[in-house]
Amino acid sequence: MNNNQPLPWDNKRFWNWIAVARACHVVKQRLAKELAPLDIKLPHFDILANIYRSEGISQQDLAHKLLVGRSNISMLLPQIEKRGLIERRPDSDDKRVLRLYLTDKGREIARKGLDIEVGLIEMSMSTSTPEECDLVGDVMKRMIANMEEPGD
Amino acid sequence: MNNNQPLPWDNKRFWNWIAVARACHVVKQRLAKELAPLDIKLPHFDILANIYRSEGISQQDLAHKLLVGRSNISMLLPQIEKRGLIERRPDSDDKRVLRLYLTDKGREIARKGLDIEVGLIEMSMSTSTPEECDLVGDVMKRMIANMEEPGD
DNA sequence: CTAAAACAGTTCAAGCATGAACATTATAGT
DNA sequence: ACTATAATGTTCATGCTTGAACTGTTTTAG
Repeated sequence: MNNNQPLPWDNKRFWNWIAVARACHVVKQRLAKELAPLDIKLPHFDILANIYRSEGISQQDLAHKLLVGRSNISMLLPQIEKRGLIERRPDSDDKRVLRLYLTDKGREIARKGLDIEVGLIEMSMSTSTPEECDLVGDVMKRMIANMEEPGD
Repeated sequence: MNNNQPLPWDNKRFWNWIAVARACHVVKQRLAKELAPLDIKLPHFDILANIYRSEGISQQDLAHKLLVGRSNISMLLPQIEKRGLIERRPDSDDKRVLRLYLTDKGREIARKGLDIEVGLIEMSMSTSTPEECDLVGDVMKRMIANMEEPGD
């Protein structure tokens, strides 16, 4: 054990990353609270929002977009379906795949939730210039690219 | 329902934020994988890393730093304690509080895990300049500040 | 044309996270 | 000193997330 290695506490990139993780956490917690009046939880809302943007998406693709496992989607969808917010219709060409559609009720909740989410983001980023925000986005996209597993 | 409101898909800040959330998710998943050889899960490691930096911290303060509930800490600590990675010693002044300390074994795992984490962060941020990374950190800190609840 | 491989979705058991209700100890106000 | 309030940590029920094992369908190879 080498105890003379540089400590993370002296590393600026480390702290900048911690700030990112904390911001992420805080925004999610706050968004969850603000969605409460719509009687929708964050995981359910994330699904609705993605179907709203990509109506007819398959469960597989939805899981990929949300960066979660297929099983996760498979467990959550029946709940949302029972609430009458989405419909699952089998693909006509490929009997394996189910395609996802919003009901009117689901679309309304997705719409209202997205307005809340966008409002929150705009508010939290209001003290940064558009150029700064764009730079943040660029750095994040580069990070994601650098994070691809060698074997992927 | 007004369907003519601006869509989030046209909002640059929205997409920049999505990039932040995705980066966060990806880095966490990758870190979890790289910690596997140390036989430690991410939640346990986060706890060890924080005690490493703040030996003698109370459970309450630890929960606050990690942005989680006290009950969460209360459920995880006994597992880590049983593995012999930490010790809980009652405060001498205040019989309510338990103070947390690493064992040698716990310190070694924390140290190795932190090296892995820092390596990962440096790698992922290697394609951005230090100035860019600092700006990201600044924007995130501003976001966190803007996110404080009015009633907090 | 058939066997093997790949793919979409499901189920299950295990672990993590949360908030509410609780026990114990400290602190304040009278 | 004595009661009320607040703080620290625990327990419990609930819900989310994951990975592995499974079913059924499609594609590929021989």
